[in-house]
Amino acid sequence: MSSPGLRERKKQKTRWSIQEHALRLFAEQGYEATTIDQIAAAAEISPSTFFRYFKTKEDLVLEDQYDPMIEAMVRAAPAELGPVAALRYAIREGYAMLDAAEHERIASRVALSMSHPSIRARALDLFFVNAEQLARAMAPRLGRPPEDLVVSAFAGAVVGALIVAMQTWRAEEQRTPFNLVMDQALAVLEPGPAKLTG
Amino acid sequence: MSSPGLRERKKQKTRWSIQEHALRLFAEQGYEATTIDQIAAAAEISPSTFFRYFKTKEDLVLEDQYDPMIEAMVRAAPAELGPVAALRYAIREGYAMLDAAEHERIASRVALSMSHPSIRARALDLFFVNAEQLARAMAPRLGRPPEDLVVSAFAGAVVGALIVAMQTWRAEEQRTPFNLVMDQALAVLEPGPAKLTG
Amino acid sequence: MSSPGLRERKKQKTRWSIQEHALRLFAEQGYEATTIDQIAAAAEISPSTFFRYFKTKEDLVLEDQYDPMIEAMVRAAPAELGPVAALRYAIREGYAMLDAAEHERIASRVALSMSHPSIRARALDLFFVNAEQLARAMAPRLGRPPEDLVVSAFAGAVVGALIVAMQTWRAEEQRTPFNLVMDQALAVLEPGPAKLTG
Amino acid sequence: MSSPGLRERKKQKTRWSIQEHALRLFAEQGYEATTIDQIAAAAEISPSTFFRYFKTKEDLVLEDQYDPMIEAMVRAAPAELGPVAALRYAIREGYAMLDAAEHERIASRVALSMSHPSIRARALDLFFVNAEQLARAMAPRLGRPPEDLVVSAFAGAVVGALIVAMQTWRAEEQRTPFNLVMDQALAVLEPGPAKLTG
DNA sequence: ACATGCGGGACTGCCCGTTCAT
DNA sequence: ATGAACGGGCAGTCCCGCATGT
Repeated sequence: MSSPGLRERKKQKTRWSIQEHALRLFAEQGYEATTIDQIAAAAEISPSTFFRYFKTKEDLVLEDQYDPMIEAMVRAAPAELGPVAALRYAIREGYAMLDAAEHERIASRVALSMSHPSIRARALDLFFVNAEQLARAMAPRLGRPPEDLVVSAFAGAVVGALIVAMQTWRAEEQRTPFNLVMDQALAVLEPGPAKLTG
Repeated sequence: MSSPGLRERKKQKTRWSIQEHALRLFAEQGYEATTIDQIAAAAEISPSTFFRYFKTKEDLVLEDQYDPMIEAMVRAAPAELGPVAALRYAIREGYAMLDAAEHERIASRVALSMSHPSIRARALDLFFVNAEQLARAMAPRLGRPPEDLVVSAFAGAVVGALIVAMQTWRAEEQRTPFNLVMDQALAVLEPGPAKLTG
Repeated sequence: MSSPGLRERKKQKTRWSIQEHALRLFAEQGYEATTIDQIAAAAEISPSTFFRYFKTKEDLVLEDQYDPMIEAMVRAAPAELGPVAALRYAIREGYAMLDAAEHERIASRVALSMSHPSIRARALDLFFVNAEQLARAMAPRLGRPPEDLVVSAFAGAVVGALIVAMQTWRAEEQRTPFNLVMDQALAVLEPGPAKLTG
Repeated sequence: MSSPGLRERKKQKTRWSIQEHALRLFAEQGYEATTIDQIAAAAEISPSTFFRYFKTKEDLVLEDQYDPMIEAMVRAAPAELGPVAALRYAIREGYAMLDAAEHERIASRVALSMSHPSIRARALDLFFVNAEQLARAMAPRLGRPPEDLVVSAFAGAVVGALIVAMQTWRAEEQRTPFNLVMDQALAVLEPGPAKLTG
């Protein structure tokens, strides 16, 4: 039950430092224009060390620690809520728990990840990997196993709607608050999946 | 209105040749293991000429001529059908118009595009670009403008469901016919979007 | 006086384990495609520990404990035999002392070490290092000091003939027994070196 | 039969320039200590362009244009000469055709290629690739097909003797002229291969 | 106009020296 | 004090855009 150990903490610090410098440089010069060598120089590590911490340049943007949190909150949502309502609840509550600085951070992360084709592509891929977890979290509320196509396809639909919401939000230059757009997009799916007999 | 001209036809032939050789090599050695130099050598062009025909290696797999067709058929579907039903109709009819060889070709293309992370990522990105067209095609049946979040988010949801369907189909090693899985996934969204007052 | 000690034995075991896993992985995925990290993972050691046991990846294949044995047997061969005959005798006798499993092991080792350019190169280098020992072992039968160019060049010639034999054997997909090919190649040099007056 | 074209000539010049700078840097700082980046900088090309001209760093040292020459001269040697005598003749004549500067160049090339383990290893490998051509050139004088083990093993023996000669020559710090040592080593093999009945 | 060559940047893998933990 | 982890450096490969020559 000891603390993570000195080594582990130092690693986390380095990781964090790389990411901070990278995001700053991306903001300053653009994503493409920033090379890994520059990031490494800024973070005072060797370029090859960079790849110990992030497998690709894109990963700098795509690390997301919130997904498991959301999943947990969906499960913890009031039992009488349907799958979509539960997810909306989870996002609302989760978002409220973070401070303004963190909201800012998320917003810029999302904006960046939607802006550049190569990052966007990987981001979408990641979302659909997470769709599986979402399916597992929603399955009980649909009374079906998570592998059932009704559940997984519906989870995919939810993810699809959210992606469009993020793209819309970005295209509108983030006029509306991020969480609101997400919520509205989810509202569209409130009718839930068809009650199939399969 | 004259025929496309000799030069244009030669270009199409080269393009086709590149793609054929590439897909064969992908099948033989895997996607990653196949280099553009190998493809170029097989197609008897110089490596740099490759990029005149395909901007990236991934595009070799992702060319899809069917999307505009689907869109047209959604518009042409019987007026009494809802948005999802119209799309299912379009896919069913479109699929029936193609011969078995072409079905085969599509299936292997889809399987390949889902199999490798880097292609998959770009494929997903493409799907969401197409989501916009789908939104336009479905908008009339929802009685709302295509930019309305209800329409675009729902189109995104449809695309999301289809993506999961394709992944499932691939994960199951294509036991079920491709079109059937797609149809089942769409059935899940038959309830349509919520009638929001926004 | 005492047995090698527990620590030493454990080291040998680890060494052996690494090599076994490595050769298996080489056979499964090819030499190039196998990374040291994979080998380390399979042998359940850390990648850096690998280098405590083998200085380079190539050494995994090139460890050969038989060379000193051969040298000793050349010296021990009947005095009336010429240098080449003595070596053939040594190889014949040495080979006969090993069981079939060991023959198998040697054969696959040799095949692997000839197959890949980078290993082959190092293997050849090693052979010529051993040529010096061979020269020392053959010198008495030539009535000249081992540093004499007649002796050393002839030893080099012997090694060269053996190398070609190994490559031929491998190219023929090991149809003929390994030791036979070696013996035939040596037979070619039975006339021995010219009796120079230098 | 037009002239090689500007492009081609420029390529040759670049290739030559890279090699010159590299050999100079090797002489100044040693082989290991010289990085490809330094060579590229000296030759005023980008590091990646380096690899268009030389696949590996070792190739900088190992390019040898003389081997085909030797082979031709072996074939052209007087018919009454045996295989070894013909080769000695070819080397003697070939060497005489080059000027002192070129002798110097060859000598330093050989010295360098024997000095460093990784280059030496690759050099030896190259020699045995060339052994096949030597076998073809010597075959007529042995009255046997080039694939015959007698021929190929003897060619290997010749190569082996030459390798030892080069190493000896280098170890003695090049006291004796290069071509003389080679000739002496070959003299050792004048008896030729055994007349086997196989 | 069109192919080719070159630059450059991402990324991988090998290997070594040093630092840290047990 | 032994052994693992870590950082760094370098060779090498591949993709791809831009300049250059044919």
